[in-house]
Amino acid sequence: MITEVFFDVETKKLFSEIDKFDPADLGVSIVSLYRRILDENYIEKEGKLMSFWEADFQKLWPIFQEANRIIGFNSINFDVPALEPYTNFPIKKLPHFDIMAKVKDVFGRRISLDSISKETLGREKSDIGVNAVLYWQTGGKENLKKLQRYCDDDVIITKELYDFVLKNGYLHFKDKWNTQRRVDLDFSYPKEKSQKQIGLF
DNA sequence: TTCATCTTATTTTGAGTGGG
DNA sequence: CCCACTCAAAATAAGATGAA
Repeated sequence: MITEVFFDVETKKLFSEIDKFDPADLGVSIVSLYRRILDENYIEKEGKLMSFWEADFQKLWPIFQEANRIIGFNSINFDVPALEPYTNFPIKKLPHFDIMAKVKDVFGRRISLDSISKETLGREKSDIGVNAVLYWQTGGKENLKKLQRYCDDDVIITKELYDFVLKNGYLHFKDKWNTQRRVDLDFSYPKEKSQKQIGLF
């Protein structure tokens, strides 16, 4: 039985509003996640999309801690450090899986979620990140609803992207010369370590 | 050896880019 | 906007060569 969590964090501030570059100083307004259970053949048996405002953040920790894989986009250098001040355990030590980092490893550059989503899934992000901050700072029921919808949407895109790569072994995006590029990736879990080769002779 | 010039390295700027 | 990182272009340096 395998548990996976896809998540996305929206912040309360922009980098321009804090002193030094540290996502931990941005504050987190909302966290959306999709948690799913896979069977031993990695088939999804059940999954659920959830959102958490700050008051409910403590409900996040067990979900994260039980996950076999925590998937995000630029999560290792953004979402995780942003969330870190709210935790009382080493969240960085959990099994994070950062799709942007994987693409960067192969292609050598950081590629936006929007670009990958457009070319791979044929689907654009529903909004842009800075608006998430604007919605939070403006406040009001409507804006908070938009904020949540945006965050949820990013989680879904992340999940669909991950599943696409799992199934097809590649993804597309447009580079800065606007030509379509393809990157081959393997998102499967590492095979059980073989002990056979150890200790011969 | 030294100067002038051409070729090849090295490095250092500069510009672009992702996340919210 | 901020930081870290990458690539390209420009600026420097380092050889290499030929001739006086």
